[in-house]
Amino acid sequence: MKQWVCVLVQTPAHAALGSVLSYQSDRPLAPGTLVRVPLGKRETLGVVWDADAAQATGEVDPGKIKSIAGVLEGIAPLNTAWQSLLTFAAQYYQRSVGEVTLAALPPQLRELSPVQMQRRLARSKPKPTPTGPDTLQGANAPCLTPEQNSAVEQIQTNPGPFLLFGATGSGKTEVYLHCVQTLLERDPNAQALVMVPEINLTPQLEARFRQRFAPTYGDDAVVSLHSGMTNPQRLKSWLASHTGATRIVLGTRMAIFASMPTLRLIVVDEEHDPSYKSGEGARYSARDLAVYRGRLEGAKVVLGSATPSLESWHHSRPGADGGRYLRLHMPSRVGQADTLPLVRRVDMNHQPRNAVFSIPLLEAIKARIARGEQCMVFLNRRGYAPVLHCADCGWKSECPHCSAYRVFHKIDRTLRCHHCGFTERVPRACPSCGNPDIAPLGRGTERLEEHLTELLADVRRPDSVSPEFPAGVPVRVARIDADTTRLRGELESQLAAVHAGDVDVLVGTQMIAKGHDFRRISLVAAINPDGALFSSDFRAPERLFGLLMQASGRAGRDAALGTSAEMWVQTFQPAHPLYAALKRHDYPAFAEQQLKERSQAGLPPFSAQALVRAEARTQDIAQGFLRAASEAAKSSDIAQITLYPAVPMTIQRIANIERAQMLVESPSRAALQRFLTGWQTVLQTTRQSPAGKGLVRWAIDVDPLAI
DNA sequence: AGCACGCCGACT
DNA sequence: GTCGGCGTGCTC
Repeated sequence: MKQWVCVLVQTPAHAALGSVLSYQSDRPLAPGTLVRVPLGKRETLGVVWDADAAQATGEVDPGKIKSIAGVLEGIAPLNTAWQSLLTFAAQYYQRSVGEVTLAALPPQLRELSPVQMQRRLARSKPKPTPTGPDTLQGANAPCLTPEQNSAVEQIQTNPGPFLLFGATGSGKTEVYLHCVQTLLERDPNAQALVMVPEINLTPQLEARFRQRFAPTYGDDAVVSLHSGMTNPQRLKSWLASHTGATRIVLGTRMAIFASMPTLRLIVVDEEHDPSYKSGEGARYSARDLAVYRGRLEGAKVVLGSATPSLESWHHSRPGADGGRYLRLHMPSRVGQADTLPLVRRVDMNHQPRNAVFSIPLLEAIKARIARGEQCMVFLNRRGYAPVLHCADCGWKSECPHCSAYRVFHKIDRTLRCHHCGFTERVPRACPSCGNPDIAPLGRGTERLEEHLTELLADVRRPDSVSPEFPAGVPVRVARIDADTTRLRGELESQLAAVHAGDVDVLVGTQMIAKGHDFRRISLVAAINPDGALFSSDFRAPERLFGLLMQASGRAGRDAALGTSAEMWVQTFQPAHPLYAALKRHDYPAFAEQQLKERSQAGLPPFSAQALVRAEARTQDIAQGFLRAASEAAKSSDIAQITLYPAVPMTIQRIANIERAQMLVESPSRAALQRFLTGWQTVLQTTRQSPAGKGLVRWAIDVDPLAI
């Protein structure tokens, strides 16, 4: 008996072909079943989908309907909660279900032939049975502080979602570990998902979870899932999670789509981190999807941060408008000095003009080194100098393919475009007028490292640091940024050098502000953070505050040094309220002030936004497409919708592609959703019309992080 | 997106 | 005479 089934396949969002196709099957197949289907001249992976949920795609010629090539035997169908999650994600982020669903599966599932798949499944099948919770040793799990205890209790007794608002060093991870542990003990099948923003942070998290849970639940109880893994590794983790063999999945944003049949707890650590928002394909927010998925599956959701996103903070404000999340506050640091670092603002107006390091900061750094302590210096700009400049004719190192300057990297004497990658050797003389005297303008981490090494040239290390590096050795300045950690493992080895005391001053970008525990660092300095105060991006202050708080948390994690830990901020705006709040470590005050401004300006979280981006050969084409789509939209229902004019993007041209964008705003998330859904077809028709001629691509970004 | 077919330049 | 450039068009 032949019957029709709906199958999702991977087709691009704007192709004429829908992503839900009809096939024949000689037996009924449950939605969620993985199948291989013929598509054109090739065979591809598909997922059987519920016909009603898949919003039938017009009539197809019945003669054209082919038969399913095969079912991926041995892999259980994805469950209905997973299907609902993907249906929602596709709908909310304005992409086809097929695209989102197939992208959520491990790539190797698409590539492997059924035979290879059988082999793989057979290999990963026999698993030592978990020894069970009775053998769990409490010794492994440290006692909780009263604050941690209270947080854990609240999480266990309330439905959530929770916003765990805990200072850096307050022991949020221990709370996560405890919640997971209790869950695994109470429910022999339950699974937990723990997400972190960056791949760099997964190894240390995995080590900690493995140490805690492997003795009781076996080595397979914990798996990781992130894009840094090889395809076979990813498939292995995915299968372990899908079959329920693993109890804990750790991962980056992509892990939100892991198939976890018995998911009961989702943790989103550093929930404010922008890495949770995907920048391509379906531009989903893993944090927001976590909240949705939690509700869908009846799993508890814990969002943790020392500086929550203003969205989450708002949702955790008790009262009529907020109150969607339960806020759990952990203000104290544990296992170390309970005091947070002293924040010192240096008024750069009173320093020598063009000084990079103010005199008091330099003295403070020298004093720390003399005491055998380490310092950390931040500058959010890599390379030697952001631009080269000819004083004679005014030439600057512009990228020929982008509307941006190429950055001078002294280490290999190159000019590099950080947007398109175009790299050239530094010219000997000005390419425009021949003047041999071209000079770097501004400074990046490379130059900072060089400058600091000079400034500290006559400082010697004390002999108390480590036996291998006796007294009298010159000060070691090291740099960690995207350039020094390009290769696999380099970040780890450089961090290890810092831990070993092999480094006195660490210079770097925000990369070193995140998560890493440096026990002997007692001074952290932000060299020039003012930029964000005057940025046109309304989220810039929020990000700056978070970054500086996080950075200050790197200082004084060792109890012995904690009492004297300092965070230095060099600024021309010492009285700025952001720095004043930072000095008091007062995130709540900062957040309230920001939310008040956002409320008055009608910005998120008090409105919902979406961005349509267009890329074309010329700016006119890109903007023309957006304007045409905007005009066409105005004939439909645009109550509660504000369509802003199309404008060039901040970096207008990248790799010779002109970019433009258009903001859509509404006080109502639902109204915005309705509008966008209806607008999809309009955009697609506009693409086919003369206004879409020459357009390279377009995309909708729902809840964009940068405008 | 793949992967075809399809019609015009430099090679064995 | 073929190999191969990427322009248009289709895939249940």
